[in-house]
Amino acid sequence: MSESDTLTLILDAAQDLIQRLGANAMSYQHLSEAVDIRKASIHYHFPTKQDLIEALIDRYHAYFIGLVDRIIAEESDPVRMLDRYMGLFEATLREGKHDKACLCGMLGAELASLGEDAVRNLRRFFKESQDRLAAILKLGRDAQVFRFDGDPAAVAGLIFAALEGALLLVRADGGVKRFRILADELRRLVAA
Amino acid sequence: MSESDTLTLILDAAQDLIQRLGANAMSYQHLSEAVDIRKASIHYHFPTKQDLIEALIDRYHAYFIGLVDRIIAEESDPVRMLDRYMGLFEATLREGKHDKACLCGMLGAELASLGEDAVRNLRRFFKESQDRLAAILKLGRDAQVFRFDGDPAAVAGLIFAALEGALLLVRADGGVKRFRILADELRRLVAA
DNA sequence: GTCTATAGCGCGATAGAC
DNA sequence: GTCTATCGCGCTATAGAC
Repeated sequence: MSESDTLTLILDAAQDLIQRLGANAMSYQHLSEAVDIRKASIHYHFPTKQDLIEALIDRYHAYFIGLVDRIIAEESDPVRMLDRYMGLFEATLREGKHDKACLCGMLGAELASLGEDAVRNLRRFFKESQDRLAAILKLGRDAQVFRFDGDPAAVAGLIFAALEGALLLVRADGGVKRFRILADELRRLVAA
Repeated sequence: MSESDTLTLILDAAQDLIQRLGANAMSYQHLSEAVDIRKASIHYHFPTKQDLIEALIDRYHAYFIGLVDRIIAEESDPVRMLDRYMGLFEATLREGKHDKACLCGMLGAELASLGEDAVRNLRRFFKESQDRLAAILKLGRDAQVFRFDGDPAAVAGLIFAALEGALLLVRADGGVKRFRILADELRRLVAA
């Protein structure tokens, strides 16, 4: 944890910039200032910007899905699972000095600027994140701690879109306080 | 309607580009090709890019809120109002050849790149859109065609975030078909 | 109101020394 | 693995002719 090799520092700086500003507003120049290294040196680690973005998506995917899987493994109560799942989004928003959106939510908005490999991996992130959420919802309904009609995947799609949308929108107004109100509504949505 | 003066053509082209690619990927060069005019001529109408973006937000705000107000005025059934409100988002997604996000949702993602005037007007758009939605929800609950607990504004915030998030996400996977599934879940969420 | 021409900068990327 | 130096391009924006 907290590796400080150059490659990791570049990834960290790039992720921070994209989550705040978007991929199209993130440049090698910004990175070189954040990491205190020359622009050309960044190209040694990531020949093209697409390479960098793809590496970022892969790392974020592994990190996020890993956290979700740990939540599912650690908790027995689906209500707690959902709380902690939503907590991951709130933690993203709060981490660092400025409000941050989800890396993949931001890249999803800028989808048309990405290469096809990046888009494919982005889709994978969205699918697996929603599949995990659907599994949690199904567990909870089977255990009768959640109540909702229809397909767990459809409800998961709604909750996921609301969480991603909220991260992008509350940065304009209301911040984390507003996010929490929204999360409360989501809890109510599936409450038994 | 359908004015074809240069200024309107520029606004139309800029809005299309931003809804598909984002503001940071939209350039005067792209606009000049879309409108078939020289780059410099665009600066006559909109001296800076910030001016153009502010004008776009103002126009979109007036257009969208105008449509919502018409829906509220024309319909007597809140269920129909909500259907048509969500229909505005679906229409945005479908209009033109490629899937489009909400102009303001996209700009919300790129918030940090915008000037403070643009941010203020963006906030106004979000607030008024959600206030109208909250009013529809309250009407429906009073008329007992909707059922939900708590503050209509909180539920409106959830629905609005889900709709904006959905527009951004379904472009990666599922498109309008997936949007409709999500809209169905939202209907169910408040159904009496 | 639109044009040509251009300034001035930041961008992604590469070559080659160390 | 990091550096200096540089290329070539696209960007926003301006000056001035028509």
